[in-house]
Formats: sequence, C-alpha cells, structure tokens
Amino acid sequence: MRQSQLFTKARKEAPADELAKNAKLLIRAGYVDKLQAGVYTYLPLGLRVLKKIENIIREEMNKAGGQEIFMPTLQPKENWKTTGRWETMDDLYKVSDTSGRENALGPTHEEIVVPLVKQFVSSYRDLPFSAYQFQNKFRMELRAKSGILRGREFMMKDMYSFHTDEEGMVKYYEEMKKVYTRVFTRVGIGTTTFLTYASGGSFSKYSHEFQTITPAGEDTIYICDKCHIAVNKEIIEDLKSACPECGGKNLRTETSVEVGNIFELRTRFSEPFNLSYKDEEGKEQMVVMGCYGIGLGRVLGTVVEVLGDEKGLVWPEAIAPFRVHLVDLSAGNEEVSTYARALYTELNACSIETLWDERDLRAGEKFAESDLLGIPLRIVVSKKTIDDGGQVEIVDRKTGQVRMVDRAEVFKIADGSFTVGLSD
RNA sequence: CGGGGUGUAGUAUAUCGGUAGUACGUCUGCUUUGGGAGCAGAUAGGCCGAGUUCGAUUCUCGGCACCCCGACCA
Repeated sequence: MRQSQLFTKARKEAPADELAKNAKLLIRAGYVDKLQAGVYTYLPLGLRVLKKIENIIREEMNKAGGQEIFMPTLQPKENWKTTGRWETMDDLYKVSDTSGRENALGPTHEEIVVPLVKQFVSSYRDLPFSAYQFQNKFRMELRAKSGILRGREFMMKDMYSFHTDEEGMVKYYEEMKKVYTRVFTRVGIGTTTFLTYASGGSFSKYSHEFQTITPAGEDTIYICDKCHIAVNKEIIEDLKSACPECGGKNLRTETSVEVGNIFELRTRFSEPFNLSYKDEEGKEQMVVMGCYGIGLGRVLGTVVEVLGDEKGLVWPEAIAPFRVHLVDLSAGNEEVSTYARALYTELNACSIETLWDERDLRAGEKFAESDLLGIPLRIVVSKKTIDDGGQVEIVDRKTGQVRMVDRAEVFKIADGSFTVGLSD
C-alpha cells in the first residue's frame, strides 16, 4: 500500500488525557480512534493487526476441530430469563425497541448457542463437537479503562464445546490449554504469558486464565517458574500460597492482564435449556459443556504494552500490519524514485506486504513515523543507498540493527530465510 | 457505583471578569531533503444549561464527557 493513500495520519502527540501506553501509541500512530470511553474504531492499520490475530486464532480453533459460526448481538430477553442472568448480570446492556420488546446486547453467547445446538443434538452420536465465533461483545463496564484493554464493546473469540460426559469435556479442556498456549506464542507474547489457575466460580473447582505479565495489567498472579504456571489472587489463599502442580512455595508475584480464559461450564447452561441427548441405552443425559474465550483487542493492546518502546509500536512479524516499511527518500530525485517504485512492485509480486512511504517529506519525519508505526523491517532507499552500489538499507525495528544488503537479498525475506538482526 | 482530577482550534497548551495568544497540524507558494527543516500567507477554539454581573471562557450551581484510585468484572 502507498502511504500517501492511507487516509489516517500519525500524530506527533498523544491526547493529554490518555495515560495507557497502548492508547497513546495506537492513537498517535493512527491504528485506532476512541469514540467514547471503552469504545474504539479500528482504523486501517489497526484492523490489519486485529485481523491477523483473528486469523491465527481461527487457524488454531479449526485445528482443534472448532466449527466457525456467527451469532447475533441482539438477543431476546427470554433466553436471559431462562438462565436467570437477565437479573443477575450487572453489566448486561438491555435495550428496548419502540414496540416495547426487550433485548440484551450479548456480553457472551451461552444463552444463544445452547438453544441453537439443542435443535441438532439428540443422540450421543451427535457429540462431541465445538463451535466458535468472532463477535463484538457488550459489557456495561462501570469504569472502562487502560485504553483498549478494558472496553465496553470489544471483539472476542468465544468457543463452546459439547460433550457426552465430564471426561470428554475435561479431555478437550486440557487440549485447549495447549491450543491457547500456541495462540499466545504465535502472536508474540508466549514468553510472558502464563496458564493461571483461577477460581471456578459456580461451575467447577478451577478455571484457567491466560495472564500476560505487564505493569499495565489489573491482576496479580503468583508464578511458579518450575512449572511455568501461575495462580491468581482470588485463590492463592485457598492454595496456602503453594503451586497447585508441584506444591512449591517459591512463587514470584507479578502484575498481569488476562488475555484469555477457559471454563468448565459442565451443565450450568444445558440444564436451564434442557440440552440433553440419549445415551447408548436410550437414557436421557445432560450435555456437558466447556467454553473458551480470547479478547482480540485486549491481545492487541497487550502486545503493545509488552513490546512497544519509547519510539513507538513494535510488532511481531506474525501480526504486523505490514511486513516491510519501504521508506523512500527520493525527494523528487527521479533515479531514486524509479528504483523505489520498482522495488515496491517486486515486493508485492513476492507477496511481501509492503507499506511504501512515497510521500514527499523530510527524512527525519519519515524515520520518526516509521518507528512509531512499528513495522518489523524498514527498507530505506535513497540517493545515498543507490550511490553505494545499488544496495538498500534494512533496519530491524525491534533491535535497531542496520544492514546494507544487496538488492537481490531483500527478496529472501519472502521465504523467511532472511531476517535482519539475526546472526550473520 | 463511591472518591479525586480535568474540560480553551484537529492536537498540545497560555492568559484573562472587558478584542482569547502560542506551537504543532491542515491549506497556498517558495526553499530544503538521512532523524519531526526554513520563510511568507491562510485556516480554526472557550463542553452544555442556568445564575451573579453593564459584561462570563473566567465566579456560583446543575448537567454531561474524559482520565485516575477503589469497588465490580460468567
């Protein structure tokens, strides 16, 4: 994409009232726009990142056998009455239309997915399976905060699994722990994200959260480095400050943000909707459920919190909006301009996503903005690089390492065999 | 929801009970071109409502919005 055609523009300064690093950087760089507290627009660059995160999650969910669906936001009051949550869920948005009909704006989708699958499940032969979706959730947070980390409307992946018995559900649940670990590794926060024991609420003994260490978080976790797991604040007392896996008491305290969670729902929702099946003997049994959530915006914001530096955003390759930022310093020089255009065309031909900054601006401005945008590899083309024997300069955004390389070498990026900053 | 803070141009800010100033941005022109460059010109602002006052952006009250702390967060 040509940067001159991008309708958003980077700003020099962040809004004064934003304190959260993720909000400051994402707004400055033109990735998101705040409409109101906890409600954000994803602009072209931000949406590209969000979609990449979405696709990684989609791949992993599909691998785990998940079937993608898309359920409505507008949900009839009756469904929520059935589970009792119309009254008990404090952060439920309730809307009524001119006919007086009341609906909930979905904060989660058990109330929808359970009646849905009830239509299709009647025998043990129909189980198990899992269904998931990417959907905007609405939660009336009394206090939206921390930029995009805690919003009132946010994109979430929610998956629901259905099983004949607890054993099958637990097996799948255990599998999902691994799937989630893979997701967070792939989006670039693997080393700072911990499977965390949390309170099971009304459903089971424990649930599990995925917590990423960052001072921007609002949770406290206790990490057992030996087992590479953590325990959250709510249950650390119950566990007598010991690791639930090895019993060790040598736990490290960290501030963290919850990027995902998995719950054993068991029959909490199958009961009220009477979601049952006939077993091998023809006996009626309750379907056993699990559910698995990941907040996409929160993952994006967390990556910014963890990796962003004083110059701006820093994206892991897997979720960067573009792979290459082609900084063209031709400044009206035909030779340089032609060279840059040809390079851009070739990069596109190799399917290397490239943002070409062909705007007529001074170099300093372009570099500063390039740093802000955080695209992993910067390729600089200028009079200087051309006079240097037709080489280009490649800069690794993360490490700041600079290398002059032969032009042909640039295209090794296409098959991943070339990365700046790695050993020579 | 309890407490605290802040509302002035697109952004960041200054001043003031009496014509609202600066920087950045944006627009025009010229120069410049490896770290947010220069010159000239232009553009654009007092959150909303009520009260006090000859006069309110400024003082008072109410509302709203945003940020922070707490509570809450299947």
